[in-house]
Amino acid sequence: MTPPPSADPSRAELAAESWEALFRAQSALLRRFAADDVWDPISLREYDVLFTLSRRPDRRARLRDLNREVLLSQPSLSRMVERLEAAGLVAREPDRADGRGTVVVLTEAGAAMQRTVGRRHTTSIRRYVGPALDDEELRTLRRLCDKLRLAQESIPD
Amino acid sequence: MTPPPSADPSRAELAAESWEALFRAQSALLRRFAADDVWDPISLREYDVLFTLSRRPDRRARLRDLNREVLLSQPSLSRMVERLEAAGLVAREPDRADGRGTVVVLTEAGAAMQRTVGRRHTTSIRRYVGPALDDEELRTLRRLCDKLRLAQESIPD
DNA sequence: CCAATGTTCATGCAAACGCATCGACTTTGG
DNA sequence: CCAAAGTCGATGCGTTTGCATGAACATTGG
Repeated sequence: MTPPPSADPSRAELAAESWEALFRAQSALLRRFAADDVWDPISLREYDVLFTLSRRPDRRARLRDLNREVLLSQPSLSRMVERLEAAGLVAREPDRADGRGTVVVLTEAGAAMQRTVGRRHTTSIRRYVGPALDDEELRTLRRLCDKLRLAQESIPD
Repeated sequence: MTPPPSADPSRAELAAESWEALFRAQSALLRRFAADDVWDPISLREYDVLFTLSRRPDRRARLRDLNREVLLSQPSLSRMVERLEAAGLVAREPDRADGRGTVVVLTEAGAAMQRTVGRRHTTSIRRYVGPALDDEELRTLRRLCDKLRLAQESIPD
């Protein structure tokens, strides 16, 4: 009479539906942001890299560590950093603690770019996310998404 | 003494933090799915197209309507459908009601592919989403994400 | 101590992407 | 009714991406 808890099909469906809702909400918002030209003159992925660096102590990170946070293959990130360096937004230096490593540092111009695009980004978020959910719902959404993401660290490969 | 409600900076921050949490949770999970080779032999975006078609009546949709649901530029979707047709997963036909339109139809092979990949996808979701949140949290997450997405329809450009 | 293994980043290359644009068709307004 | 404007999908083209691989360095185990 009681269904087995770990193989409960309705629970699998529930998880799938929740993921699908998350995925579609994200797509819908990214489309909105793109329509607002939020990212110009850089791309979303480039902004993600600049943003990630801006939150690091000393605004710097190993390429490998950056790659753990950004959804991009290692070669793609390597070339993107190359382009960002050519644009003067980041600098690369060898890692003195590990001869294999490359440290990526946000330049002042890169930090300024992150702030400029970040402000536009925030304006769009206020516009498209703000009216959709009240404060309590926003806090709940943030809490559940953080919980979902952080739980990944304790789930084996 | 009372801050203006529409320009409340803490609310803008809250919305930004919620969006960031959503974005990062999605990235973390997509990375997990990729590591499991969930999508093979098609890509996530291709699966998204097959999945979207599979949920439509008659498993068919105008290219333009597909493009509204998938996060992809119109030319990219056009070429992807071209490739999917070459692979035998979809078929294209002219729209008899509108001479400009192209209707994309999921073939039997395409539906089978969607089911096969969908099952792997569901397995991964159960593995990575299931343990992270309980039933109540899953329902709440789904509700908030749906609300966020659906609210976009009533927010002007 | 050093040979074997693992890790980190860069590069060659083909595939896929977005932007700009075009031709074909539809809709609108006088 | 037709000219003007709008919509839909395809294609040329430069850019970006991922996969496979290589070179340099670090770590491990005997």
